[in-house]
Amino acid sequence: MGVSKTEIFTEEQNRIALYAKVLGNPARVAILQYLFSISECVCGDLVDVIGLAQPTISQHLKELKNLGIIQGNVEGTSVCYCVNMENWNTMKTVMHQFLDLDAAPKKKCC
Amino acid sequence: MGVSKTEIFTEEQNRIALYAKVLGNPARVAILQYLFSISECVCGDLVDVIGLAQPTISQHLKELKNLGIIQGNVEGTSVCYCVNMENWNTMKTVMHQFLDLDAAPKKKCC
DNA sequence: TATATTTATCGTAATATTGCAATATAACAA
DNA sequence: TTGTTATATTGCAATATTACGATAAATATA
Repeated sequence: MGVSKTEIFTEEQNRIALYAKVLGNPARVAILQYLFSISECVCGDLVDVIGLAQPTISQHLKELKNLGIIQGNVEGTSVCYCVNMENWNTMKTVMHQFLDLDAAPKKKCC
Repeated sequence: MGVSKTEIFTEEQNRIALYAKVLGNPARVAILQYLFSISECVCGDLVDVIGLAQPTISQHLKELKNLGIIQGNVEGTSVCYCVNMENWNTMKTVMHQFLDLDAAPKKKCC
């Protein structure tokens, strides 16, 4: 199949999975880290920085944009990207909540 | 292609992406949440709880086991699963560090 | 031993993802 | 307008993922 049965899971479970999925690619991780590392927005040099072909970068940017965690502003012939901190923080909250789950009382068999 | 060019990224970037990828499926999220929610280990009822076929659950458990964040102990005819808290915490640290990235000084264009 | 129960593995179909070449589009510059 | 630059889109090949039926393997019980 290749497609997850989202309808049998809660909205929260699907949301966590969706966030995680988008972060589940090293190119997108690298893009995000780079966006965080610079004080200006990225206009153009992402292709040089990451080392993948331009269409590939463009595709990854699109996915990050679709999720809302980055945004792009047209600046002349180029587009400047940066992290959308509001949506990033929303994601952070959701993921933290999940990762911070703690084991119930005590386990017997492990 | 369908395969990520891991060789052009840092080990950290690949690690983050790998963790996120495994969390990027609602069934695996549901399995983990369930493992956290009960005080005993799961022996057998995961198939009923999640609502996917037994081979599918088994496959997801395998991926979680491969990543090291759960472990299974044979208990008679059944296998009992629980979260490996040590490895879970390692993952948590890595993911937190990434998610807690903060924007450098100030952005101009966003 | 024979049977039942539980989980893992194999094989396969449907779909998704990754990456890139070619091309299109958009905005500026001359 | 024409050319240049930067980014997006399209189309495709290779591979990965998801799900499940069939079956195997392992262990308990009669």
